[in-house]
Order: sequence, then C-alpha cells, then structure tokens
Amino acid sequence: MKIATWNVNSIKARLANVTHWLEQGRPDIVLLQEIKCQSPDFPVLDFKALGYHVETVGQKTYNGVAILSRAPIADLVTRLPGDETDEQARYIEATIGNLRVASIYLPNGNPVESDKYPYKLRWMERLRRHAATLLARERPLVLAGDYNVIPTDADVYDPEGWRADALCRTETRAAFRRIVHLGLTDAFRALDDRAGQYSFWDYQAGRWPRDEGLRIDHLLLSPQAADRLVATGIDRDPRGREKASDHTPVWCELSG
DNA sequence: ATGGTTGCCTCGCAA
Repeated sequence: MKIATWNVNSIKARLANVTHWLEQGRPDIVLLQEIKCQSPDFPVLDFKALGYHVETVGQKTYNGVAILSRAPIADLVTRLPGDETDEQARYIEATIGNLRVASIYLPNGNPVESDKYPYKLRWMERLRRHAATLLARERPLVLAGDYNVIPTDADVYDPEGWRADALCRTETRAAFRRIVHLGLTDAFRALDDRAGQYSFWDYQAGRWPRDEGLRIDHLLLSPQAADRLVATGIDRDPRGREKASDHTPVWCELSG
C-alpha cells in the first residue's frame, strides 16, 4: 500500500502533471494540498478515469485539500476540531480499508510579526490535541501533508538564513515535536537519515536548479502504521517537469 | 544585488 502527499499549488494548473505522475507511480492513496478551488470545480472525472475515488474540502483561490484513493473512502471529517470560526480549508480525514488518513495543509505563518504566526501555532496545538484523540484508537493512522515545518537543520539548504522564518523558528519546531512525541513516526526520517532530502524548492532565485530546498512535507505514522513501514521516498521528477508545483511528492509504502 | 516566480478573478496577496 503506497501512500503519497503532494502540495500541487492549484489542481487545475497542475492537472496534466498530476495525472502523469499517477499513471507512473500508481499510488493507492494520495493526499493533496493547495488545490486552490472550490469543491465543485475540482476535476473529479479526470481522476475517476484513472481509477480513483475523490473527496475534497475546497476554497476559492487559497488552500484546499483532497484525498484520492483506489479503494472507497468512508467516514469523512472535513474540519480540524477546536475552532468553529476557522473557515480555512486545510484539513480532511477519512477511513480507507483499515487505515485512517488525513491530508493536512498547515498554515505557513509568515510574516511572524503578523497574526498569521499565532494562527499557525494555535492550529498546531489543535492538531496535537486531535492527533492524541486519533492515537487513542490504537489503529493504523497516517497524518500527511504540507506541515510548513522544517524539523531540523538537516532539512534546509541554509539553516542560518532560515533561522527566524515561521517554518523554522524554535517555537515552530517545538510545537511540531509536541505532535510527534505523542507517538508518531516521521516515515521518511525513519528510513532515510541523509541530510539535504528536500520536498520543496522556491520558484524564485533558481532554487531548484541549485537544489536549495526544504523538507516540509511529512507523513506521520501511528505505531500501528509505523510497524508496517517498508519503504519511503521523495519523487523529484515532477519538480523538474513543465508547469511544476514548487513541491514534489513524498511517499511511504506500508505492508499488507 | 534588498533581487527572483507562480497562481489566482486581482488591479495585490499568498506562498
């Protein structure tokens, strides 16, 4: 069972790129972020034609998350609990077979002097509380997405240059560790300890050709899922294609 | 060198 996460930066702008990658990699479950459209505008038929069920939480212009799955999708949750006033489309969760999965688009948080940074930290605390609830079920669970968190200096091309950024600063990393320390496993890091393995390269300033990136897209596994972890990887190919997203897919393979 | 790019229904904002 291959599960991938990919921030596509507009599903409409990325449709050819995404369908090409689905045909190549044949993943069982794909968690998408930044679909940047309302749910009725999502190109559902293009993915049905490739054998995928589709569920979305859309929003005009910004944000938006989706689940693609070869097996049926059940028991949908479309909001992260903890703040009924939060209208941003950043969370979708469902059951597929014996697996609970979520597609997460965690707030960027820049600039840190704005109200965006406290929103990010509040959102992370909400995620921590909800992850604790999900972990109490003691079932296979994958919380995957664009976390907008650089976990360590090994995950950024210029640690000093990024030190004060909302993706990197001490409070952000501490909040991320509070989530992980509930008992989650970073699937990529569990099997690959190399520094400089990135999932995002800024469009600006030639970051991709110079391989100056960030690892900010993560798959966090419950113990019952981590026990089945057999492989992981980052597919760099889509980042080098025409009309690329600034993110590229990260995936893991679970046995059974 | 205070740059640079992409996507959106915008005439700036978010990333």
